[in-house]
Formats: sequence, C-alpha cells, structure tokens
Amino acid sequence: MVRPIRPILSRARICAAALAIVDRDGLGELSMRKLAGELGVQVSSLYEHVRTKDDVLHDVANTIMESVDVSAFETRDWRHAVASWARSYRAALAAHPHIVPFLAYGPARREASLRRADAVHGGLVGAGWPPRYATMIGASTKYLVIGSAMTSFARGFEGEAQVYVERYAHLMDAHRLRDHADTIDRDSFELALEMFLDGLDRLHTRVATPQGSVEGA
Amino acid sequence: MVRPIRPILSRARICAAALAIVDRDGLGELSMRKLAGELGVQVSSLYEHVRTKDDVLHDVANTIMESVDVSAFETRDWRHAVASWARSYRAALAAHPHIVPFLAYGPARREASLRRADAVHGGLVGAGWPPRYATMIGASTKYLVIGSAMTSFARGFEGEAQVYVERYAHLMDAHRLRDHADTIDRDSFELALEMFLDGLDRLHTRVATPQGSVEGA
DNA sequence: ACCTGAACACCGTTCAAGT
DNA sequence: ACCTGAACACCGTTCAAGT
Repeated sequence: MVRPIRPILSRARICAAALAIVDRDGLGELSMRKLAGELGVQVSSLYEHVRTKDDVLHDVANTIMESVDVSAFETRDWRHAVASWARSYRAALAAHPHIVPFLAYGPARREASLRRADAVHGGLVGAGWPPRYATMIGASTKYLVIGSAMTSFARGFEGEAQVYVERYAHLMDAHRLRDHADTIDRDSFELALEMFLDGLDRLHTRVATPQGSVEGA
Repeated sequence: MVRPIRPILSRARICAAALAIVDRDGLGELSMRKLAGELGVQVSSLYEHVRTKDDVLHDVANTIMESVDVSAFETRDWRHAVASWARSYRAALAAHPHIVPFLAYGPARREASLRRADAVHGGLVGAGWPPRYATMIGASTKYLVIGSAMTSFARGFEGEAQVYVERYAHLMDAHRLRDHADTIDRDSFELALEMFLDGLDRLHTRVATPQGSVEGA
C-alpha cells in the first residue's frame, strides 16, 4: 500500500465510515479495528483524530440529530409544529435504526440536541404555552419518538417475528408479517401523537397565555 | 476454598447476582468474569447453567417484567387499566434503570412480555375497543413508558446535569437539580399519559362496540 | 502531522480434565 | 453433575518509533 502524501484520515471520514458500519452490520459490530480496516489504516491511527470509540458514536449521533427538522416552530401553529417535529425526528431514527439504542441512552448533551430543544421550547412558549408546559410537551414528544423507535426498530433483527412465523406459518410469510408490523408501528405512533395533541388542544385553551404576551424565564 | 457438597450455582442465583451487578455498576460493567467472581466460582462454571451472557440478561429482563401489574385489565374500566398498567410498567423500569436499554432493545419475545401483551389486548377488547385499536393502544402506551424510561434514566449517569451545574453552579447544587429533573420527567410522563387518555376517551365513543358484544379474532 | 507495530489489560466462549 | 484451568479469538486504548 502506497503511503499517501496527504492525510487519509479525518474526523469526518471516520464518522462516515462508522455510520456505514453501524447501518450495515449493527451497533454491536462496530469495532475500532474493523473501522480502521475499512479505512485502510492501523487501529492506533484513529486515535490521532478521535479520543475514544464513544467519541466516534457521539459524532455519528450528532450527524443524525442534525437532520431533524424543527423549522415548523417558527410559525405560531404549535400543533402542526409538534407533529412535524415528531415525524421528522422519528424519520431520522428510522433511517438509522441500529444506532437508536446509543442515541437514546446517551445523555442529551449533544449540541444538535440542545439546539433543537431550544427551538421547540421557544416555539411553544411563543404559541402561548407556559414555559413549564413547554418543557413537558417537549419531553413527552421525545418519549413517544424514542419509545416508538426503540420498540419498533429493535423488533425484527431477531426474534418476535419468528415466533409468529412458526406459529402461523401457513397464514402468511415473513415478508408480509414484517410489512404488517411496520404498519402497526406507524399507525400506533400516529394514533398516540394525534390523541396526545387532541388532549393538549383542550388543555391549551385553559392554560395558554394570550399570544404575544411576555413570559418570565 | 472448601469444595461444597451441594451445587453452588443455579440459574436463579446467577440471574440474581447479575441483576445486583447491573443495578450497582451498570449494564456495561456486567461481565461473565465479574459475575463468576462474585459467586466465588470460575467463569466457565457459569456455562453449565446458562447458554450465553445474553441468556442471563434475558432472564434478568424477564424477572423485571414479571413485576408489571396488568390486573386492572380484569375490570371494564379501560382508562384506569391503561393508566395503572403504564405506571406499574414505568415503576418497574425505574427500579432497575441500568437495564432499560437492554430491555427496550431486545425483541419482545420474552415470555413475561407476551403474557402481559395478551392481558392488555384482551382487556381493551373486552371494554369495547376494536382489536385493531387495542393493538395500537398497547403499542402506544409501551412507546410512552419505554421512551420515558430511556431518556430520563439515561440522563444523569454522566452528562447533561454537569453542563447545567457548571453553567449555573451558583444557582443550585447538583442534588437539587437531579430532583428537579426527576420531577420534570414524572410530570411529563403523567401529562403525556393524561392527554393520550383524554384523546382516546373521545375516540372511544366513536369507535367502540357496545360492551358485551362479541368481536371477531 | 500522520501513521505503524507491538503491547496491556480486558472481553465471551470452549474444552479437556478433574472430583 | 459440577467445577477447574488453560486456551482461542476477540476487544479498546496506549506508546515508542518511524516518515
């Protein structure tokens, strides 16, 4: 292998390669040695650019979180904003199911997450929600998205489906079953979101301050 | 060390010791060697009783899931049943926060989980919900519990809190902050649950079959 | 500055051997 | 049946050394 004049490695290249491995092989299959191998480099070279494996995963998680769209909070339609944020959030996780456990587990001190949280909170307060409720609505919505992502994407990598396949093998094949599970998951998420928003709608008329009024921090 | 006449090890003892380590040191700190060490035994002895480390963790997860109370579904008050199931479920996870990532990630083919799922589904159908809605309500509630457990218990082991502590060190100490975070999490969970149930209440009057009528499987 | 090669202290799991 | 001790093929991370 020819020694390159310019550096092979960079933080961004390492992050991209790590995401590719996680997406392809799963979170448990990511190792620094494999990562180095795919980049055509020795393991220890990675440590010139990243502090630790955890560091790499945080980078990956940050990248994914950056694709979550919170722009709808710039309007005053809080209901639509929460719904579109939640759907965008869920879609971002669905695009990289294998990393969800890390993303959900790790503390939310990732920059991208904090910035999104600010947008959500600000948007809700701007729409008349008291700050305390804005915080709770943000947290609740996150629960729904994370919970949905965890339980639905976790399924199917191994388990559950097989149980039903064995039991009802004559009824439907695995492929149809997987599609069915995906539909149930999406529908359940949408139902929860709609019911939650319906409930909030009625609460809003009781607790919201008139729009435009100033709220204490 | 004296060689005992009767067996030292058993599946139950291994499971109990594993849970103790996970609760005390965290999921990442559980290793077969440490487990063996605490049981006063060599690593390889464990493999006489369990097939794999994953096997041990599934046992632990099953134990925890067995403490979830679904007895409220024996009544016809579906709203109270869902609420008390959700709270019991969340409490069970709160009692063993470190294992939540495993519990949430692993496919739900654990026996205890499946039996609970049956009780929930049956109870909702008995209360007049069409089977399709019963499935979705069960899934949605699970999302909320898992999401709440993941995001709230994940925080605090490292991260987030520290950020605020550094920033607002003069405002409050870490202890008060942790309490505050716990309160926010509980309140957010309760808000989401109430709003969800409020939404469902109105839906119920539109889609439910008269109680006592027979539903197709 | 960037990468190498060897080493350290760990893993989960297996297996022949002892009692 | 139950446990031991050694081994295998892995980990993440460090560090002196090369260019």
